[in-house]
Amino acid sequence: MTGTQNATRERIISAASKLFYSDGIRAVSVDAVAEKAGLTKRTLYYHFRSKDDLVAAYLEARDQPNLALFKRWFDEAAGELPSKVQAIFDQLARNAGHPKWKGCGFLRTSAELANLPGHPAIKIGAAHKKKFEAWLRTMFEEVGIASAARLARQILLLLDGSFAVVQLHRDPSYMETAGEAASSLVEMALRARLKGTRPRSRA
Amino acid sequence: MTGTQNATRERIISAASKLFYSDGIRAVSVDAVAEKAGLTKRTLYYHFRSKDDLVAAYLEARDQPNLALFKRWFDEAAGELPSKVQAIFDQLARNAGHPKWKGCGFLRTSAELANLPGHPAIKIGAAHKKKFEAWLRTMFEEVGIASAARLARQILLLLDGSFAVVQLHRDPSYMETAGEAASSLVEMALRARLKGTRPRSRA
DNA sequence: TTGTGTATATTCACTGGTCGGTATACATGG
DNA sequence: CCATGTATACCGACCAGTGAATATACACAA
Repeated sequence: MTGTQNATRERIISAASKLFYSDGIRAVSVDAVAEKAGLTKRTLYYHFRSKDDLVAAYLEARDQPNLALFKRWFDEAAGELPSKVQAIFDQLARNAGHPKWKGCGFLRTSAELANLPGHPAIKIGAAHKKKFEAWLRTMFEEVGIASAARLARQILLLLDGSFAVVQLHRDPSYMETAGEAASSLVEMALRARLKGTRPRSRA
Repeated sequence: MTGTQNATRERIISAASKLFYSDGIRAVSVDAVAEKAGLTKRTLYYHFRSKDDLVAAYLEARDQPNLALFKRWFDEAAGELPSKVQAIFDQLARNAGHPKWKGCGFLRTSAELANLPGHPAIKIGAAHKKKFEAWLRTMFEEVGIASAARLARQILLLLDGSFAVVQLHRDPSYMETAGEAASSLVEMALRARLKGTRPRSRA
């Protein structure tokens, strides 16, 4: 076992990831990926059955690291729940300022391949967003928010909306606006919980 | 002056619109558009300088009708402001159920062409969203909401978020969730206005 | 009325180049 | 010798865009 197989595979995925994220799927040829990875197209086709497989691998490789990053931003943020949610948006706004930032790779891929509903990459993207939504829901359930599922969806909608809008306008300030909205919605849900569990008149 | 020029141009744009919206920009060849329009590619290139020009014309043709549709849904909806805003999302959810629905053409185009920041089609898409946001802001200003600009942005974020998420999951119920969130945010802004302009319990 | 010039509008056939994918051969380590 | 991995060279299909010719319609002069 030489062990080069996985290393080569990772090198190809790394090259594909940069190119696909930067330029889109159909705008990047397999030749370009192979060249960036420093090998021949034929070698690439030894490690991947097709370009579609390569695209799927590109998103698959981004799934867990992306989720981990969001969780880290949430965990390391100070303050109460609304602030911790807002922190995700604020951190994202910082990233969005970099010139190489091009929005959400999962959303952009699914938008580009919208005419291929069964494409494996789209399934991976959908699963990724579902995982994020589920994680949010558990965060809200942990503090006793009754409408945790609905609130998680609303935060997801604001997040993906800011991906799209910031990518279109190249203006990260939309991300902060989304964070404020998210914070407000979380706060409202918390107040509803307090009224429900500890019925007391507000002063 | 035969007047056929505009008619042919419109026919080309109509064919391009269907194909670009359904399948994406780079997945549709100029030959395919010409065939769908019932003429030769060379004729198409007589009316449009390049494929990029054709893409721009495709979005340009969708700009005003799209805005008018949103305004109509808003105007014709019953109830107070929150309900009228939510009506946009509800109507959109109905459309999103149709099999040919593929999200927002402006956002999908800008996502696909994200590596060409100066592309005319992207500018048209950005301007379209800005017009919608500006219209929302005036609607909120008319009723005296102080944070009209911020609220308009938040609604826009929810709307574009639901475009992206519903297109990914093929589940229009996200659109209704976004509508509820939008309605809540509008209602909060209205309450803030009432407290500010008509101090009920305070002097 | 008829002939001619001109701008508009359309077609066929083509170019240089790129695409995703492959046939085949060669290397190298176990 | 065989499985793994890499390279050269190639395929047919398709791509955006073009050259050259042609059809059509109208303006205007003879």
